[in-house]
Amino acid sequence: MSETTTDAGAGAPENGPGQDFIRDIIRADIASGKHAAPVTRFPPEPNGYLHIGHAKSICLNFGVAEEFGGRCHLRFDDTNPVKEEQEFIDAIQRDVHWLGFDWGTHLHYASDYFETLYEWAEHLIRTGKAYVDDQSAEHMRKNRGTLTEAGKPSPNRDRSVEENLDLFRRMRAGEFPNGARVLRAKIDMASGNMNMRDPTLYRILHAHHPRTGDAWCIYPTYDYAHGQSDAIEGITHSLCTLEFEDHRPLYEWLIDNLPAPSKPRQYEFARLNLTHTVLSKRVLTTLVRDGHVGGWDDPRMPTLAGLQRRGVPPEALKDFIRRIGMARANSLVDFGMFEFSIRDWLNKAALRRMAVLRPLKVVIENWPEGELEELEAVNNPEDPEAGIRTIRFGREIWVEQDDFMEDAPKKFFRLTPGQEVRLRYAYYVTCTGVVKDDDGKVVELRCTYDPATRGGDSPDGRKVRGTMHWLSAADAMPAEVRLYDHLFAAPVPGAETGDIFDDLNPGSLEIVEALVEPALAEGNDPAPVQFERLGYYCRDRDSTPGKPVFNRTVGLRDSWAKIQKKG
RNA sequence: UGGGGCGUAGCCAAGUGGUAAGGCAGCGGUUUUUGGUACCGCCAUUCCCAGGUUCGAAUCCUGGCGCCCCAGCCA
Repeated sequence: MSETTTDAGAGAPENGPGQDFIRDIIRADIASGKHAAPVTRFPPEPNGYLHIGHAKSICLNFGVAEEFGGRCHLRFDDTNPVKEEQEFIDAIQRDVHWLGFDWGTHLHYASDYFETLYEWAEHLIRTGKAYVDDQSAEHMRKNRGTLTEAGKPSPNRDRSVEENLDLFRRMRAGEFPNGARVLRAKIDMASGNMNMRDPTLYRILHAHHPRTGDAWCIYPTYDYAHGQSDAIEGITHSLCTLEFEDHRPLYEWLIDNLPAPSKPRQYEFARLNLTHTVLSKRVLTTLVRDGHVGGWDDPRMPTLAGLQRRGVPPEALKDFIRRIGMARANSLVDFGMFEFSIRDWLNKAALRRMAVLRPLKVVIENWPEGELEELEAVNNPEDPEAGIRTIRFGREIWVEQDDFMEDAPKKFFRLTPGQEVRLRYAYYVTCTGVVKDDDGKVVELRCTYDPATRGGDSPDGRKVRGTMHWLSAADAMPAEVRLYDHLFAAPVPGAETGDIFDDLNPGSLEIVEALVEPALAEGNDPAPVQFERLGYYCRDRDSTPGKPVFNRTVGLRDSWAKIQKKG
């Protein structure tokens, strides 16, 4: 299925002639001969699942490598064993593949470089550029100064090379408890850039690492490990988000003061923010940990695993990323843009099927009892190759409750007493009567059909305004349909209680007992389908034989809702 | 006068001295056996503000204003 290559919206790039500033930089670097081709990397920390925000980085890094004939590495930034797990390492690889990208032989881990990193740290000590600090974390914080005041040098700042080396080796040997000492770079305690005030390079962490096990009890920090890993791998363009901008001087200082085999450059872009969607790993982790959702791949989660289960095609996500562009300005993208990309792709790709969410029985009074007729229905009007299927029509059928109104307004084109409508692919029918229960609730409709309109066309050329979906009662199969609103972590407008869960709208999850075409009750094909006039749905893995479960991926644009609003 | 970054339509976003691309949303229309899709049209005399340079400024200069990031032994 991943061989479907009719990229939605493929062709002209969505934004800009140059597309974006990063591609401009790479183009210039190639033109000047600085690099033959870009080497990039996607460097997640394996402490959670990937979400839509990561998709932006993935598409940028892998996309740019593809476009300019370079390569992109997948590198796990596994420098903090207390937060990292093998489950996340596996999930991240699955999700990047799901998006359609491949790192080939370049699967790397920062932990692969622990030994080199350690040797380079000793090099820094020997050249007088790093020292072991015994101050407590609190003491270090106090001495770091503030945003407007310079920091004070640590009392340990001028230790001898010999003493530093000895202490650092004993740190590695496990002689000290967590937090007892750190290795710091000796840069500038008065720098306006807080990252340059003697940043920590190594900390003591007696923790089990998912890959190196108990081999180490000191671990490099992000700042120390990241740039060096880039240099070791020959990364040319190290692309990250804006909040790391202040780290760039440190990134460069380290590479300049170490025997690094190459000199990568860091460039920053704005991270993705989406309306109605929280992309904070802290919040998402809490949602999972405390059981507010079924797991990282709960269909309400903005994770790639959740989107996948929700039926979002990877191509739609990539199309969305392409459309929003890449810039340095902070932005908040309207969720509607994402929905557009999903619909745009699904409209071309998804097969059409009939389903009725809230069934209302209709009896065709002039149709012979017990007789069924076969009719042809197209599988996808956007794609003739998708072919046709056979459906059956009979005396008793189901229609959508919303498609009937006893006292209908002028612009209501669906079923109402006396108004002729088309049952798609079947016949024109006219409502002749209504059956109600004791409470006055409509429980059944009586209609007559016009035998001359078989297939849905009238020989005399008369038109109907409404075309409805339906299911023959003889064939309809039960199904559970889950109607999700937005993603789970939707901030409540204006709320700010301090408790993240009070400030989050859990989103609506409505479960309805629906009816679907018989073919949908069989098999386990997760490919999204369009329930005619109802939106896009995909089969969930919770389905059991004979009782499919569907998640709503996204609804259709609904102009009837607009008409109603206007009155 | 701490450092760094960013301000182009309701939302994204091109444009880097030659007279404001494109997309989403919205509005109007055509087609339509999905109130879907597709298609057509409309939608910034102006680019945060104020001065200045220039024949010409969103682009250059000066001064303001606004927003974001940084004081983890997280990444």
